[in-house]
Parts: sequence; structure tokens; C-alpha cells
Amino acid sequence: MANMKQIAELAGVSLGTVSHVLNDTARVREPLRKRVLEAVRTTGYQPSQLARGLRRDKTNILAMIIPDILNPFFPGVVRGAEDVAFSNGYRLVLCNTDNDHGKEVMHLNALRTYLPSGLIVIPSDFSDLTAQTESYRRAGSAVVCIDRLPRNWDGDSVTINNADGAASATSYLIGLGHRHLAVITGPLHLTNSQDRLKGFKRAARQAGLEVPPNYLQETTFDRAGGYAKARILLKMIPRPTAILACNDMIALGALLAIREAGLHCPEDISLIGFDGLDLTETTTPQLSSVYQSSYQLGATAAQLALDRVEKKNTPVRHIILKTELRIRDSVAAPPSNVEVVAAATPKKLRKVAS
Amino acid sequence: MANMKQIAELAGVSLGTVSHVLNDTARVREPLRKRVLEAVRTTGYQPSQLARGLRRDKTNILAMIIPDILNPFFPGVVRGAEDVAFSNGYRLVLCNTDNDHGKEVMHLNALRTYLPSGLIVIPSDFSDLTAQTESYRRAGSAVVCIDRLPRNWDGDSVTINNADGAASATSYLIGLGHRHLAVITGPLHLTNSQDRLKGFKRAARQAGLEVPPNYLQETTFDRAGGYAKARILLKMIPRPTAILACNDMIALGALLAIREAGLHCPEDISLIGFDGLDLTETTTPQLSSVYQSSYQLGATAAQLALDRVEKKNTPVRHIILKTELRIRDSVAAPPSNVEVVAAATPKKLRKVAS
DNA sequence: AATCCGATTTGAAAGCTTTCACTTCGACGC
DNA sequence: GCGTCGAAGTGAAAGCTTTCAAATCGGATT
Repeated sequence: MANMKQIAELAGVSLGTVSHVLNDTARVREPLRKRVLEAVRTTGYQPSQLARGLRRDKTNILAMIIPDILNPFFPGVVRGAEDVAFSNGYRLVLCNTDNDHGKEVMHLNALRTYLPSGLIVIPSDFSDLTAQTESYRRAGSAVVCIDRLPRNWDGDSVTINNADGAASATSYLIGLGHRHLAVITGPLHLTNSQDRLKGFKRAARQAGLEVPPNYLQETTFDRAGGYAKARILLKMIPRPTAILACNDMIALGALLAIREAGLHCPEDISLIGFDGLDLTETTTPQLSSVYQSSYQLGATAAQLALDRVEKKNTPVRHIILKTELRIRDSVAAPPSNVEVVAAATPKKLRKVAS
Repeated sequence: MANMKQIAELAGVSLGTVSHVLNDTARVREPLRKRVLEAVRTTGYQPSQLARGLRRDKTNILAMIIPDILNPFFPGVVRGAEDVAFSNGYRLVLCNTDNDHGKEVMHLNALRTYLPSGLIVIPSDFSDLTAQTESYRRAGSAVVCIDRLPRNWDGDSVTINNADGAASATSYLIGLGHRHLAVITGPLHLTNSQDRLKGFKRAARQAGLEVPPNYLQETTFDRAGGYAKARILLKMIPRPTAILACNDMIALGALLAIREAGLHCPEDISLIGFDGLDLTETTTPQLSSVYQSSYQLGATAAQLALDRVEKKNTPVRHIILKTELRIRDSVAAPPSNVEVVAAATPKKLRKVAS
């Protein structure tokens, strides 16, 4: 592969001029410019991104740290970021942390010396990342946190309106007549989980509804978690007539638990998830969910990062995306005789509970 | 951030010695080594990956080009590759092509000058990639094609046994008594689609079964494609009693079409997908599928690439992974009176078919 | 004590680009 | 015709590491 020096010779100009033509960093007279471009074309020359990065102190790389691409929520985020990166001439480096703070720090450390222009992070937990990200900032990288925020975060961020989303779903259920509302939240050390729970509580409070403590179950953001906690909820007396699952994977697990308990959704119990993944359309019944655009989350973050690369000293931005309640088949009015049923079939309930 | 020169001064040794200690490229006496390591520790020094890559003519980057991370099959592949990359000190750059050859070539061109050690490609189509990948090889990068192969591919590859997988599913259906077997294939310009179709035909032939040409429908690897083609199939006389969908997304679409047609799976019609995605477990009925490990596909490819980085001149390897037929609820013996039903409702069928 | 030898260590070059101070060139005004 | 000025172009330095030929060191050999 040719290098710049050879292009310069071929075009009969100096090294500097080639660079100026390629980067449009100075005015170059047309004949020279043409000769340079021609030499580039014939040789198929491409500038070394490494030398370039070394000299400019940054590369056209965007780094992205997420929990796990296998979780169906994250591919959208990644794709959104990659699209924006690609159309701006950047490449995306992808790192999975498995929500392991140690692994997160390892990635953070290892990535740094590639001098990425931007770094997009979905924090593994509520650990303070200031120390690690500060070194990126010093090196001139733009850091954006998304989806959830680490402790003390004061940089750019993109999140969604978790509280309102959860509140809207909750209010909807209440509007349907539900009074026995349960919620299965994600890990409460994550800010998004916290906010969803807040929204749930707010909506309940506004409706004058008391939520017994054991109607609130915390678990991991996956199917197994949802399954386990839903089983517990379904054994309670009175049994909740509706469950808000704080993400779709939890909802999926809950749906399975409901089916296994011999109950029907939505006749016996209503269920609303969170995220609005594609797979909510292929379940039976189709799952209602608080939709959020994972794609836009990623795309916005990438744009934010790229913006900051351009203009270092713009004020910090904190973008909050909207959610949208998508009602499908998994919700209905509560069975009219819930209390009676619970009282009338103590044996069955007791049996299941044992 | 400190650089090597400062470490050398701090440790009272030469630049070369620091490099040797860090890379273990020469024997260094213990006292010196200790001083170097100590200096590294106190300063928190990290070598510049850019300068390093520039000098060594390769970086610890693994590039991966896939169709679309939003397609549920690919996250597994990516995760497999990233895990292997990470545990070997490499980072993964992810590129989506949307099965667009032009975009694929753009990525290929742009990535080159980052000097990745390895390049893993799921080709967008059957276009010849030799020209593009050859330049990677010349630059010392290991190139591995996976999942499907481009025209004239003679380098390392990892694929699955598509033909056997499809054949096993087909044979299973035949064993259940099905005689009216239809298949919805993916795009036949993809080698994996071709091979799955071959397997289907082979199994049918071995059972002495004739498959009418219109029982073979080609479409894209997504839900919309499966839905559209299944609708067509369901209107045929005689209606097929079983459909082999050549991936799970197609199967999902087919399932929807079946339901919309007022039919029941598996009572009226059996359905087997391909890939064995997680979401096959959450449909109703649970979808039978030819499972393949996307994770292992990616992990193996990364390992292959890394191996070749170590030892340039090992013979080309072509690894073929096994599939596993996973039977769930979407298959059953054919209804006993198919012909009768089809004959008894000619009017309806004619109308739909027009 | 002089040599020699293997083991260490060193210093400089090379890898490729951007950037910046400086030169050159042509035109313009006087 | 000469000085001046802006625009265009140049060349060298800087950015950081690896690598290799060469230098050095310590001890063993004769």
C-alpha cells in the first residue's frame, strides 16, 4: 500500500500539500489538487488511520460499552449508534460487560489508548465512573452515558422517561379497574429500575391505591427472574389482578409462570411489559408494553458524542426520550369476582402455594 | 498520560529495555525489569495502541462484518467473537451491511487502514470478495468467512451443516406421515439457503417424495417474507401439511399466516424453523427448529482468526458445525383427511387463489 | 592479565501522518 | 522597477512504539 510520500512524489508536490488536499485544511490551487487526487486514485492510496490518529491525538473510532448484546434490548442501541457512526466516517468498537463492573473497568482501560473520539457507556451498575471517564475527557474523548446513569454523573447523557412510562402503564391498568397491582422491577441499583418503580408508585398513589410491600418484587432483567417472581406473586392472597413487569424479558417469564399456574392472560391477570421489543408481538397473547426506541437511544448518543467532538465546550446535555404505551392483548379489566374466587378456592390456592 | 520515554527515564533504563519488559521480547535482568514495572505501576502508563500498531503493522483489533445486529441470529455470533477477542486482549469492531454489497465494500475499505489482526465476515451476498480480502491478507490480517461463503472463497471458514440440518427436519416430518411438504427458503443467492434447500430435497428424494415446484417458495430471511409466502402456500390445493421454514424469522411469519388463515399449528399444519433462536420458546405453540449455535459460530471464527495471526502458514481450515433438531410443539402427524377437506371447499379456495 | 563469549542493554531508525513556521510566488500599488 | 502583501506550498518536527545492529558488561578461559 502506498503512503503519503509516494503520493507526493507522484503528484510532484510536497507531503504537506497532499495532507492539505486530503483533509481540506488549506487552500490548494486546482492543478495541484487535481494531480494529488489523481495520484490517490491511481494508487488506491488510503491514509493510515493509525498514523493519523497518533498525530491528531484521536481516531475515528466510537467505543460502546454495553451489558450484553444477547439481551434483545441492546442490538437496537448498538445499531442506532453504528448507523450514526458509519455515516460520519466513524467505526464502532463494541464491548460487553455482563453488568460486571470489573469487566467494565477493564474495557475502559483497554480502550483508552486507541484514542476513540467518543465513548458511549451503558453503566454496569451504580458504581462511580468519574475517575475512569475523566481520563477520557482529558484525552479529548467525548463520553456519553445512556439508558442508566452511574453515581454522580454530570456529563452528557441520553435516557428515557422511565417514570412517566411506568406511570402511564400503571394508570392504564388502574383505569381498567385493577386495584390489586403488582410490580416486578429490575435491579434497584440501576437508575432506570428505580425510576420505573417511582413511576409505578406515583401512579398508584395518585389513584389512592395502596400497594402492599410484597406486591413489589425485585429481580434481574431477564426471563428467569420474571418467572420466579411471578410465581411468588401468583400464590399471594389476594392474588394481584395485574402485573407491571419492568422489562419485556421479565414479562415473558411472568407470562410463562401465569400459563404454568393454569391461569389465563388477560382474563385472569393483566400484564404489561417495558421496552416494546419485537418479540412482544409474537407471544400469545401479544404483550402490551411501554415502548421505547432503543435505536434512537443509541443514535442520539452517537450524535451527542460526535457533536461534542466538533465543539468541545458546549454545555452538558441531558436528553430524555419519550416512551409510548402500546396496548395489545395482554390487558383486560380485572375479573369481577376476584375476591370471591380467591376465597372460593382456598384449597387450590393453598396447594399452589405449598 | 505518560509515554515510554518517561518510563525509561524513571526506571533509569533505555527505551528498548522498557519495550522488552512490556512485550517480553528479550531477556531482561530482574532488577531492571522490576524498576520498569514499578515505574509503569506508579505512573499508570499504558502503551499507545496506535503507535504500537503503526510500528508493528497490526493492531489488537478484530473486525467483524455482519448483515444486521437487529436480526436476532447475529447477536450470538457477535458475542461469541467478542468473548474470544476480549479474553485474548483484542477489541471487536462491528459493522452492519444490511446485506448491501456496496456497504460491505465500504466497510472493508475503511477498516483496512486500522490494520486489524483479523477480519470476520458474514458475506452480504454471493459477490466475490477475493479482491477486497486479498489486500487484507497482504497486509497480514487473517480473514475468516462465516455462516455463508462468497463466490470462490478459498480461505478459512466456519459454517454449519445446513444440508444435514434441513434434511433431519424434513425426514422427521416425513416420519410423522407428512407427504405434502412445502419449504420456504431464504434468498437462494446465499450459500446457506442453497444448502438448506439441498438438504430438504435430498430427504424428500430419499423418501421417494415428489415436491411440486410451487411448494418451494423463496423469500427474504425475515418475518414479512415468511408471512407472505406462507399465505401463498396455505391457499394451494392440496394444502401442504407441513412447512419447513429455512429460518426462525420466516417460521414466525408463517405462524402468523397460519393463525390468520384460521388454521391451527400443529393440528392442521406442522412447522419447523431453522436456527433455534430463543424466541422459538415463547411462541404459541413453541416452535420446533433446527438449532445451531450462533455463539459458537462467532467464537470459533474469532479463534480461527487469532490462530492464524500466530501462525501465518497453517493450511486453510474449513470448520463445519453441527446442528441439532429441537422438536417442540409445532409439529404433529398430518390431519388424516387433508385431501377431503381440500376437495370439499373448492369455492373458497378458488376465491382466495385468484 | 588478555581474550573471548554469551547475555544484556542501548540508541537510533522506521513506521506515516498532521501541523506549523517559513519560503516562494505572483500581483499590485506607487 | 521595487517594496509589500496575501496566497500557496514546503519541509521538518512531533507523536510513540518496535526492532535491529551495535555496544557493553560480567565472567570464564587460556
